[in-house]
Amino acid sequence: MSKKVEQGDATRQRLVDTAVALFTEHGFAGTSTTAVVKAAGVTRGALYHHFADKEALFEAAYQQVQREVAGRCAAAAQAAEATPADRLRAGMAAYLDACLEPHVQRVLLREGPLVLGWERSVTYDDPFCARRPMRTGLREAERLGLVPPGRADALAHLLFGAANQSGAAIAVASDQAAARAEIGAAMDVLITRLLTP
Amino acid sequence: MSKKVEQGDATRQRLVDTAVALFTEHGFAGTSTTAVVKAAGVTRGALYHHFADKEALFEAAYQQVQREVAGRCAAAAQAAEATPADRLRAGMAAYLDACLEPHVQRVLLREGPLVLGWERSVTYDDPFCARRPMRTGLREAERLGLVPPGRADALAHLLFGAANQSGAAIAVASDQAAARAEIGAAMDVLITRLLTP
DNA sequence: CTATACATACATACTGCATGTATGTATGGT
DNA sequence: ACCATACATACATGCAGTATGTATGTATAG
Repeated sequence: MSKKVEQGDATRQRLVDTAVALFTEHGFAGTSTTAVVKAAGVTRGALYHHFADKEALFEAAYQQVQREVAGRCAAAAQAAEATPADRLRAGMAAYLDACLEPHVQRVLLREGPLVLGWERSVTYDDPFCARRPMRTGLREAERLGLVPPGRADALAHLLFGAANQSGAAIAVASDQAAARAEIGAAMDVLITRLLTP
Repeated sequence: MSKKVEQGDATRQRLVDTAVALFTEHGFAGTSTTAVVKAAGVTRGALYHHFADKEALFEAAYQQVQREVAGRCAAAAQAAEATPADRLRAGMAAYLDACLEPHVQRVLLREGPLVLGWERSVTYDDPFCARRPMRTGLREAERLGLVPPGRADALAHLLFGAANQSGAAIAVASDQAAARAEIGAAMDVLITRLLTP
């Protein structure tokens, strides 16, 4: 790794980190590229050297947040008890906790689907898709006969949607901790009843 | 009603209708005010006479779509059988059907929360809030002991989130009718199990 | 009943800002 | 020495919002 690409990578990373922060605070439309480069201590030339356009910069920020969340969810699910319902609840809890953080709320949940296209919020193709563990858990439950056959993937969509709405509800609550507890309890009820035929 | 305000109302309505169409096709950011007034056959002066800014125009378009959807959901729920589960399923079915329509997908589900603020997607304060029937149904179920006490409102959030994700999933599917059927069946499973203690 | 005073509904022109692009420059690698 | 990479600078374009102008309808006083 030469000194030059090292510097380039560092600049790129600084831009991405700055972008996450500014997009979190002011959103995509409310953040000018000038503001980003000023905060990052470079010029617009540097930005447009590393990224094709403003959207590409956002995508890099989005993926960084997504990787972070997906990792935490997968780890939580893997560390949980042996039953699918347990793993599902654990992964979901990790996801809800992530939804408490402003940068996850804004970049991943709010702006992401709109800026990058709605398709991103319903496909599982992304290598670091944050909700893959949910589908995995439901497919497992399907094999064990806990849910009607052939419904696992559609149910995963529903559970994931419920999780996202939870994030929004928690985010706007005056007492976020209380909201987190209430939504979490409701989510546990939902999962438990869903996986108990 | 004088001739003048009549004319004004007509112009305003033309702008709103045109806005719904253009926002549906190109989104909020992708639709310039110039494009709207050109399509509506007026000038930018007319637009800024009737609306404070571009966002106010969007809000008018948003509310028009919301009124339409909420009316259909409430009607479907009211026309359904007597049990809460039946009413919930009926209202949800009407909502999913509405989610098949492009203008509902784009204006209400996609752009709305971002342009008008995320809070709009989690509060029930809107007079024509499309998901009020869901909360009503769950509260009824709670009174009948079908769900654990004190969980109705949180569960309503979850169900509504599931519904929205359903809309997205249906929208991007290659075969929307098949997706609608699959998601609808999964939703029925979810509601049935949730309301069966 | 008509003339005047005013409000409403629109059109036009202008300003400032943001994006993207094109071009210039400096520096590390070979 | 030469070249590619990594940036900086200057510029063109387009859009949102505002300020100002104009015409037409409406109310009211004499």
